[in-house]
Amino acid sequence: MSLDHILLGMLRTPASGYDIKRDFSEGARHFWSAELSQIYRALNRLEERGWLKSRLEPPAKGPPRRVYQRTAEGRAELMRWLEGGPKMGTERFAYIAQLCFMHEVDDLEASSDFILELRARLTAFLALLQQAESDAAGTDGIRLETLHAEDFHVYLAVRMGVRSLQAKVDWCDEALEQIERRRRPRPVADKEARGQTEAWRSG
Amino acid sequence: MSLDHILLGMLRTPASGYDIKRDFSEGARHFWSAELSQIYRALNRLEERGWLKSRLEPPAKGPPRRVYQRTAEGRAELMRWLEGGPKMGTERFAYIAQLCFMHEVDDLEASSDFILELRARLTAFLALLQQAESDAAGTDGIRLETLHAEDFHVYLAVRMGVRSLQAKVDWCDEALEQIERRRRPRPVADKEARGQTEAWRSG
DNA sequence: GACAACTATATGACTAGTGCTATAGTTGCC
DNA sequence: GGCAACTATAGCACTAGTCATATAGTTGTC
Repeated sequence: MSLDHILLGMLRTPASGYDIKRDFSEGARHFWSAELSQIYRALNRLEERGWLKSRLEPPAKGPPRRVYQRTAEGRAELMRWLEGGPKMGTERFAYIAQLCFMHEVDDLEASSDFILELRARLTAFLALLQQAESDAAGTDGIRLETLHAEDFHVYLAVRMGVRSLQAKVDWCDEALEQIERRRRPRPVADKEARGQTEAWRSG
Repeated sequence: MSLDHILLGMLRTPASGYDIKRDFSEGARHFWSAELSQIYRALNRLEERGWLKSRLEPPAKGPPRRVYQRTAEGRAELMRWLEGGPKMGTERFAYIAQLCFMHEVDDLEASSDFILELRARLTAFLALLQQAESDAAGTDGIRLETLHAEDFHVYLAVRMGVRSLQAKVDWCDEALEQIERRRRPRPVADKEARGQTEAWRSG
């Protein structure tokens, strides 16, 4: 299961379930997410299997925390996962399905409103990711060669998100333009226009 | 649920569960998929709710087919779904997570092999989608204005897939290049190189 | 006529993930 | 002191989706 292996990847250094949820809500948001209820169950399961170990941390502030960290066997399992090649499960995009059925509304304004709304949400997310991108690479002229291996790979991952989202925003602009072209009262056809021009010149 | 509404969208014209599965394996593959077991159960559920009606079709060839078609209430429900704005559930990309943890392999060749494999699979899928794109728009100079509303919206959806996939392939190339740059023995630093050049000129 | 491949529907067991709720300690504010 | 907001863990019911399997008619082929 992917979540299990992602937890193994994250728990090279100790963290609590709550910490992990925070990661999914922030840094890892563009490629994965999970609810607390799912995270805690996964942590228990992985500890039972011997892939994680945990200890209660003395709560300097707040309620007691159980922090988890992966074991040698956990690391070995992570390596097996990484060696298995890219895991490309079926991706589901409900909004593309919605777009396909928009023709039934029989009013192109519905489609363009839909795409405008989509664009707004994509753009908002893109802004967050671009911030993460500059955080990862340094704002002033990228010096990727100087990054540590871990930061470099995180940069690559964020960069993938940025490019993919940017492509979708660009698509929105293209689609809006094409919809406008369909909506506009058709400009005079080529042949007629040429004919008129000739008439005016000769008149 | 998205699958339910996608079925309502598809079943403007009658189709069997088997037909729908074929759609998910072909045309709709880039934004949704479902197994037969899930499809048949959804069809039963939707008929119970009154959003679909079905009839047994005389089997001209092969075993008896039950074909489904949406009712007026089904169409109304579809419209409600479309009016609710873009449904953007959490997207999960396990391979991006894998990439983040690749730094632990401590050998950049693992990362570049991983990305090469990813690129190959993305490219294969992109080729299929590009075929669908030309099928939808006509191979010879696109005349989107002349398409029927339905074909136009399908074209837009396919086009989104193409652009998004193309962006990911481009990212692969960029990432491979950046990995190469880290792997290469560092070229002489800027300042030294300039110094050498000046020395050569003045010599 | 045996057998494989395809079309077609359906069920049961399972995995993955969400939403809601309960519990409880801590911090800060009015 | 009360109350809201935050940190932290956990269980329950539910939805969504997969995998394996059963059943059965049709087509083509050796």
